[in-house]
Amino acid sequence: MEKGGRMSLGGESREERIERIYGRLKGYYGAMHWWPGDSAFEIMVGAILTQNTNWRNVERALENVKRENCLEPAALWKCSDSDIERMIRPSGFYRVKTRRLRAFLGMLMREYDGDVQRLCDTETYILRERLLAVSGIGEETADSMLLYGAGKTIFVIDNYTRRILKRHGIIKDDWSYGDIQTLCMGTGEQTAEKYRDFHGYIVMTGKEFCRKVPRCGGCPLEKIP
DNA sequence: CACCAGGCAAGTA
DNA sequence: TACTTGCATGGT
Repeated sequence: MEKGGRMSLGGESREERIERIYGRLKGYYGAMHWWPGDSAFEIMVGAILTQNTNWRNVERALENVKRENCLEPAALWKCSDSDIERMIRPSGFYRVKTRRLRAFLGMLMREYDGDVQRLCDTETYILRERLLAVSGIGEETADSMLLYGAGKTIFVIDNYTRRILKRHGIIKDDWSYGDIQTLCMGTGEQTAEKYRDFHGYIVMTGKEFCRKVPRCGGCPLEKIP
């Protein structure tokens, strides 16, 4: 089955089905305030800290960094590795994450002189490439930074997105991150607000229902083909 | 006790 | 290219 094609003759396209999923989730959850944070920088740091990690633990780490007044580029850049490790320890993987934060900060300093606003003003796909060039920032982390931090109109694909779309027969295993992202951004309202909510809905749904017994019981998507 | 959580890079074959 | 493994804390 071609990635751009219709599921069956006369049936809905993949894009149309995803629009209905979005509509259903929006009706179920309403307005979503996903990814809290007082600044773009806080969200970008959080995006690295939350890699394969429970959000509650990320909050503890961010509280520590805030308490020591290091939640801004210049201040965090001046910290020693051992200080950063100590502050972010609750978020787990604290040594690799310190290395990743340092790599991100290095890019921010070199390319933007530590000015987050300038970074956020960069054209979306130029900035995306720069983020992806940082060791420790992959596609999901980069897109989270772009969407929730920089306010760019881009959709974040995560494991829940894959699982849900796969379970609904909309995608298969061999679809790449970019394939799924192109699909999800292919129709309907294309705004950052929508993409922020939609990704939040997907994670909420995944956490709440994907592992439930009986399978998917009570999920707002359970009767969506 | 096992298993999971808002991933990614490096190593192996 | 396609797997596998290391990274680590805190909750259930």
